[in-house]
Amino acid sequence: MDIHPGLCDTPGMTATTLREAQDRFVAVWGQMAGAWGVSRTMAEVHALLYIVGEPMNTDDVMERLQISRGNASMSLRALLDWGIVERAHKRGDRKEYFVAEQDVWTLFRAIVRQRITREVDPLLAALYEIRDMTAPERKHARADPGDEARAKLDAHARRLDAMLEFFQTLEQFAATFVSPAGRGLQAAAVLLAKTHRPRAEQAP
Amino acid sequence: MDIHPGLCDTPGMTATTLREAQDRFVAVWGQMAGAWGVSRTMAEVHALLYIVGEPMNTDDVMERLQISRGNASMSLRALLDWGIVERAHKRGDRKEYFVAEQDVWTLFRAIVRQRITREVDPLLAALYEIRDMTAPERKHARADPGDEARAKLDAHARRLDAMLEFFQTLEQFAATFVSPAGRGLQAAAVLLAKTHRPRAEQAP
DNA sequence: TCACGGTTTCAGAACATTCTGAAAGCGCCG
DNA sequence: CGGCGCTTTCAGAATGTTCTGAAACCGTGA
Repeated sequence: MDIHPGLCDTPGMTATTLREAQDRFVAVWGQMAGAWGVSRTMAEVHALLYIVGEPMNTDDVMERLQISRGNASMSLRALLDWGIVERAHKRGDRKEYFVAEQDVWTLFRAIVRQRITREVDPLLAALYEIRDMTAPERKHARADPGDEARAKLDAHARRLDAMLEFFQTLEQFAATFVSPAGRGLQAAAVLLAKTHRPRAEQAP
Repeated sequence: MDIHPGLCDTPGMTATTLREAQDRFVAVWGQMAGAWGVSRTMAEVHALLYIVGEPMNTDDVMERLQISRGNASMSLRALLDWGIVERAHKRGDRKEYFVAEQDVWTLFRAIVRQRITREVDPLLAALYEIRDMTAPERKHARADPGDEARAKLDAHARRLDAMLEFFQTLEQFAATFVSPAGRGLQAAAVLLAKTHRPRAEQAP
C-alpha cells in the first residue's frame, strides 16, 4: 500500500479496487464451475486469464491464486485442451505465457463443441445400443399380439426413442451453433433476446 | 429365473432382457450426471422412474438400485423439488408412489427453468455488482485522460460487459424456451435439426 | 391416547475428487 | 556433454461429497 499523503486517492486505490474486482470475478466464476461439472480451480484459472486480459505465466497464476505448481500446470494444460486458452511467448523470456480467448461467443462455442463430443456423442451411442438390446425380443413378441410383455417392450422402446430424438435434435442444434454458419444462430439469439426483453438497464 | 423347459425362450427371457436394458439406461444416465453437476444417485433414481414408466415407492427404488432408505428418500425429495417427478398414490396402500415426467421436452424445460434461477440469476447479479465496484474509480480516471490506469479500468469494464451481455442473452433465450410460447422454439429446433441432418437412420 | 406403518433427518463412515510438492523429464545453450 | 531453467507427472495428503442406518418424526385408526 503506497499512499502518498495529500494525493491519497487515485493511483494506489485504483489498482487495489481493480484487483479486488478481479478477485471477485474469479471467485464467482469458480463457484459456477462446480454446478457444471468443471473443477473449481480450472475455472478460476480461466477466469483470471480472462479478466486480467494479459498473458500470464505459471508463476503469476500460482501466486495470484495461491495454488501449487502442479495444480497450475494441470489446469493450464486442461484449458489448452479445451481450446479456450492459448500459449504465448515473450522475447527474451523462456517462460511460457498463457492468454484466454477474449471473445465470449467464441469461448462458449468452444465449450459447447467440447461437451458435445465428450458427453452427448457417447450418450447417443449408448442409447442406440440399449434400444437394440430389446429389438430381437420385440420381433418375437410381435408374433404374439395382445401380449402384455409386448406392450411393455413397446413402451420401453418408445421411451428410449423419445430420448434419442431429443438428443439428436440437441446435437444438431449445437452443431449449427458451433459451425461457422452458427454466427447466424448467435445473431438470432441476440435479436430474440432484444425483442423480448422487458426493459434494458444501464448504469448512469 | 423361471424357465419352462421346452418353452425356454419368450416369457422369462423377455423380462430379463428388459430389466438389463433398464439397468443399462440407469447406469448411462447416472454417468452423465457427474458431468453436469448433479449427484449420481439422484440421476439414477430419475432414470429408473423414467424408464420403468410406472409408479414406484421408496422400497422399490431402494431394492432396485441397492441404496439405503435415507438416500432414496433424499433423492426422491430432490427430484420433487426439481419438478421432474410427482407423487402418486394407490388405493388401499398407504405408501407414497413416484412417477417421472414422461414427456422429454417438458422434462428438459423443467431442468432449464431450475438451473436458470439457481445459477444464472445469481451469476448475473454478482456480475452487475462487480462491474459497479470500479465505476467510481472510472469517473475519477475520466478526468485524467490518456492515463494508463484509465485504459485498464475501461478494458476491465468492457470484459465484464461482454459477459453480462452473453448471459442476459442466454437467459432471454432460455426464458423463451421455457415459457408456454417456447413450444415454438422447440418446433424450430426440431425443424432446424431435420433440415440439417445428413441422413436419418432407423432400425429395420 | 397409544401403536403402527410410513417418511424424514442427520452424525459419522465410506468414498471420490482435488491438490501438493518433490522428483523426473525436456530441450536449449555454452 | 553437462548444467540450467522451466514444465510435467504422480503418490500420497487434504479436502469435499455422498451414503448409511438408526433414531426422531408424523399422521392415522383403534
